[in-house]
This record gives sequence, C-alpha cells and structure tokens, in this order.
Amino acid sequence: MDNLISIVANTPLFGGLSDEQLAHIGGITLEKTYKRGEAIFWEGDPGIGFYVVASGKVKVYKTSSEGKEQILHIYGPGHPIGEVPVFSGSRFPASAMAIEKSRLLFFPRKDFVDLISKQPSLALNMLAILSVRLRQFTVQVENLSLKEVPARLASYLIYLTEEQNSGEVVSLPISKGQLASLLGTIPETLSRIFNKMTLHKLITVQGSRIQLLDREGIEDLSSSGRLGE
Amino acid sequence: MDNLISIVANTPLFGGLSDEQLAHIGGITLEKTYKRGEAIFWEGDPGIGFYVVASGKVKVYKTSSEGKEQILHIYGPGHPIGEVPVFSGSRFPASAMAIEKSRLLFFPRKDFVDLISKQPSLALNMLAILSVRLRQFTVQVENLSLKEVPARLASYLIYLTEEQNSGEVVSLPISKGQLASLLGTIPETLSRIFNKMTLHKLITVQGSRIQLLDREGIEDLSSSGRLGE
DNA sequence: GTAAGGCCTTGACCTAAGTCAATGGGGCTC
DNA sequence: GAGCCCCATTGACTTAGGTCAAGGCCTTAC
Repeated sequence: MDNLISIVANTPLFGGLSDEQLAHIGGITLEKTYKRGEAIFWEGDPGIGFYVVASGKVKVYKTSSEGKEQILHIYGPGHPIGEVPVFSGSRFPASAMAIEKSRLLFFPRKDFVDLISKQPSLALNMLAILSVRLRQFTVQVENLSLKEVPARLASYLIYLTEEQNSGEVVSLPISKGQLASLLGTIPETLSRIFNKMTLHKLITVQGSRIQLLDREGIEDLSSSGRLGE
Repeated sequence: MDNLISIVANTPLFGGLSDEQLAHIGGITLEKTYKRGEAIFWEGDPGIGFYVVASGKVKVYKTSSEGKEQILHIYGPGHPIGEVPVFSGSRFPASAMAIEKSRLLFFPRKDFVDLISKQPSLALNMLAILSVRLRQFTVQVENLSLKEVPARLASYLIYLTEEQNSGEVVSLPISKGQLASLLGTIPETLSRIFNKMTLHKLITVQGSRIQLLDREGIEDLSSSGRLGE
C-alpha cells in the first residue's frame, strides 16, 4: 500500500520538488476516505483548503433549482479539486461527490499558500493546472452552446479513444446517466443518440463497451456535422 | 495622457509590486492599438505572450463551423487576456477581437515567467485572476446548461446593476447582437424575451437603457423561474 | 427463488428556441 | 437630401431535445 509521501510525489502539482519539500507537504496533509455517493463539499461552502484525489473517482457538478445536474469535471488520481477558493473568494463554486469509493488528501489553505510563496515551481505548477482547466472550460462552453448533443457525444468518444488508446474499442468510465449529465443532456436523449449512431454504423454498443466502427464519420460528426434523418 | 508605467501600476495583476519592479515590467511590455472589429488573436494561434487591456473593450469568443459565435468574456481596462498559453499548451483556446478602439499591452511569455518565478506576489495575483475566471466559467456553464434564456438575461441584468450600481436603470455596455452571443442565443430570441419581460412589467427598454421595474421578479426569474405564458 | 431497487430504454407528446424572410429605423457617407 | 448599411424587430414555421409514463433487465439482499 502506497503511503502519503509517495502519493504526493506522484501528483503533477508537486512535480519537481525536492524530497525535503515533499516531506513537508506530506506533513501538512490530511487523508480522508469517501464512500460512493458521499459528498466532499457543496457549492457555497466556505473553502478552507483543497483536495487531491489519491484514488477513486470524483465528480464536480452544479445543480439547478429543479434538481437537474450538470457535471463540470470528473477527476481521478492526481487531480486537485476545490482549489479555486484557495486563491480567490472563499466559497466553492460547485459541489463535489465521490462516484466511487475514494481516498483524498486535504491541504489547508494557509499552509499551502505559505508554501507556494516560497516555491516558484509550485506556483508555476498550479498556474499550469488552472490554465489547463480554463482551456477545458472553453471547450465545454463551446460544446454546450455551439454543438448539438450528437456532436458532443462524438467528441467525447474521440476523447476516450485518446485517453484509453485501446484501438477502436473504448469503455465508458462512468454510467450512461452520469455521461448524460456531463454532456449537458438527459439519459433518454443520450440513449436515443446511441441508437442513431448505431443505425448509422458509426458505433456498436454493448453496455459500457463502445466499438468505433467509423472513426472518420465520428470525427465529422464531432466537428458539428449532422446525423442524417 | 497616461503612460505605460501608470497603466501597469493600476492593473490588479501587478498590484503590490515595488516601483522598481513596475519599471521593469514597463520595460518588457509593448503597446499596440486596435480598431473596432480588429482581431487580436485567433483560436489556435501560437501564444508567445499575453495582453492586458489598457483602454477600450475586447471580446474573447469561440466560433462554430457554421459561423455561430459564443462570447466567453468581454474585458475592459485592467484585464489580462490570452494568458492560458503562457502556462500550459502553446495555442490560444479562443479568439479575441476589439469591439471598440482599444489599446493593449503585450507581455512576452518568457520575460513574464522569469518575473513570476522571482515574485511570489505576482504569482499569487495571477493565481487569483485565473481562479476568478474558473469561477466565472462555472457560472457560464450553469447558465448554458441549466437555465433557459430568460433566466440568463435576468441574471445578466442583475449583474449589470451591481457592476454599474446606478439604481434601477442600467445601460447595456454592448450591442444587443453581442449580448445575444454572450448569453448563448441569437438576436431574434433575445428581442422576443426583452418583449416578454416588458409585457410582464419586469423592465422597460429604450435602446440600450434598461429600467428594472421589479427587481424581485427579475431575481426570481434569474434563479431559474419561468416567464408565464 | 423471490423481492426490490437502480439503470437503461422506448414511445408519445410538448415546447423552447432556432431558421428564414421581410420590414423598419437610425446614423453614415457622398 | 438620397442612398446605404447596420442593427433590431416581427411573423410564420421547424426542430432538437426535454417531459412524462411505462416497461425491461440486471444486480444485490434475504
């Protein structure tokens, strides 16, 4: 079983730090475990520190007044979550929940800010992480506003092939219901679109295994093409 | 007329720096002016530095393959733009264009990264700015995905009253066409919604002057209420 | 085995909002 | 002043995708 320090040492945020510094970081962290479905924090809670996922899988999401959910990110091991209030404002802009049994490291805000002030490379690492997230958000806004649901699903499948690079078969890392929420739609609509894509011989679906039959066709669709009739 | 240094000294990004440091920053910057409608950079261009708006107004936006536009931000004096490639990746994730005659300062990536490595407070300022943007993006995604257009417009009007705090009258800082693009819709739809809100006695509209007649009603609407019939 | 609950799918229906086309007005230029 | 162009508006129509309701299937519990 991996200890705190070795987890810390392997997350990109702490890349390039000396052993001594890693030990110090290990000293300020707190480990917590969460069951599947357990809340990590809620939108609007005061954020007195941030988390790094050590194992498991976590969703960060918003909920509408009618209860509809939009997932903003899904993060696995190595990703920080809830870092926005560390640097601005004081409340979490969204909620976070474990979608499987997860272990998280917690870093108190003040200790971390002290550390970052002394460690330019840590600051630059964090800047890089936030920049990547900004980039991802531009894509999410683009998807929601400028693309229809079939195109969003196609983009997601292409993203998965790159993530998993397992040839033409990918396996959905989350339930179809959660995927609907990530893509900004509902399970009924997602189901119908899987159907249409199957009819068009772009994919085959067996449970969470998706086979991509026509990579080029899927790419066309993802860059905002249409799915005929 | 304000010179470079005084502009630099008054942008939040450079808050808390010594005169000497400000002078140094003034030394690495380059001033550029843009006419209304002139492109500053395009999505996908390599980003060899970032900009700070000194005067005027700039939109940052994405375009779909069919030519529809989604505005991500509109920035005025003091705001940095195009900073994502400074810290991650190398290409701009979106395009930027002056929507009025504007003056911008350009900071070369390398010089700025050198500076930030030596200046923890500069790093923390930048972290704060990026965090605010992440927070704004969570709101934009929430709006696009979980709210209908009338609720988005209502939120925007409330935001304007706070921004301008001029009592119950606000003036739109951008054309209605651009506002439509910011809210993720089209001018026709926006126009109809202005109408409906007027019929419901929530607002009156004269050109770009909007009077808020029923602040509470508008707040209800913004938090995802409905506009009857 | 049987019961129960979660997840997914399917069908019928509805509606928010986009498309297309035409018109009106305000401010330019010449 | 005439002609233009840009912007906003209005009307008629279409459609993507959401809502509601029902049913199937698979897993877990006992």
